[in-house]
Amino acid sequence: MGEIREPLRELIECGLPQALEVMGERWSFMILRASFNGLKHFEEFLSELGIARNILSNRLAKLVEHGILKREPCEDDRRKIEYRLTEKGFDLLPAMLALRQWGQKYGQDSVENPVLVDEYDRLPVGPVSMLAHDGRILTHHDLRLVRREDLGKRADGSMATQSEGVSRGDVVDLQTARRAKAG
Amino acid sequence: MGEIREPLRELIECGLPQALEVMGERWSFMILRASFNGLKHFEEFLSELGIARNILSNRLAKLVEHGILKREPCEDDRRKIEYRLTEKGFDLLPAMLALRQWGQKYGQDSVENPVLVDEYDRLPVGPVSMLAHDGRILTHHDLRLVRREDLGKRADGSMATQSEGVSRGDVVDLQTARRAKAG
DNA sequence: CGAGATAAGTTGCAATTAAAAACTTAAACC
DNA sequence: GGTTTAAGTTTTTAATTGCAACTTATCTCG
Repeated sequence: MGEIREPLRELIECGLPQALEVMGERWSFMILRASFNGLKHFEEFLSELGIARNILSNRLAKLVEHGILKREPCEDDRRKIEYRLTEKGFDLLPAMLALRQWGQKYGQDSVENPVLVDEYDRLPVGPVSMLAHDGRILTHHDLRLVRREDLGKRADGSMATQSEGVSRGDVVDLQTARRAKAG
Repeated sequence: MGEIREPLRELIECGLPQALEVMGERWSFMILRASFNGLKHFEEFLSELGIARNILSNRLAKLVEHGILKREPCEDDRRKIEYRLTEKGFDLLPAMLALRQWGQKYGQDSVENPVLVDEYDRLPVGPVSMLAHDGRILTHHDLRLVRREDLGKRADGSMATQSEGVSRGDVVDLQTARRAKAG
């Protein structure tokens, strides 16, 4: 990872500061998890999380403002408000799960129950992974930063392309095949 | 995701609070990114991140304490200290990258340069993904919480096993095959 | 209908945490 | 030997968090 580095000053260049603007605040991820667990109402979050009232109010407002949760009054009881995850909110799941798996890996081991599974076969999900364009799982050893104009240029001078070799399409096929087989 | 939910009170059950203990603090992820970008010294972090001296000092100490960075005096200049990522630190990369890709997806679009690529073919990495035990990419629609004793029990009563169907091993084979082909 | 409970907030005030700036210590450089 | 650099600490000030009490609208029950 030596030679090239990102312009760390120009925050605009990187999605991380943008993400942290909302999710970097205390409680944001905990609220997200609660939301994913099906909690919908203010008083539910309050009692389940043990967060302060005003902070919860503030955080929910901010999450709604950023389009992670949507806030809508309940039809059957107009005192109640429903906070529900949006697609944008669900898109934070890989980040949350990765963080969580990391905490699980290095924290004191406790048998998790309930377990997060793939609905299809109800077997535990694997680790959240970094993938190459063709679906290979990458480790940090495989990563590198290159200038945009050097994309695809290999050390040996040969040129890689998206279409070459195993493509993401194959992975999708794999999925379809898998479903067909057991379905 | 309706019926079953995690015991949100018992924080011990979930890796998330554990992870957030360190990474939930402001600047932690930014320092991690800087570290991943090859920054090693106090004054480098200081000038690149625009963080306050005392906070940086405190955060670095905490990251070291949690085994995410290791702190070692420089041989050639004994004023200098090197802060470098440990394996545990590198293991946070999926979480950081997921967060970052999310920020990128929903923030104002800017062409990132340099680009994070797979060293092997120098093509941009794909999105960080949640995977099933067999390597299928999962969306939030595929996820479900089940009681530990119900693992593998499908709705139709049939029983899924780890060995059945496409296994993670196949994915590894895919990777090896891929390398062999173009190498 | 009216009293009391419930839901989702707000407000004010104390405690904790972050930020900015100046100070410290030790090693390097010239 | 004086100056600069690196990595901190300390002190002071500003912002954030958390707690407890208060508010407003709605619902439930007799």
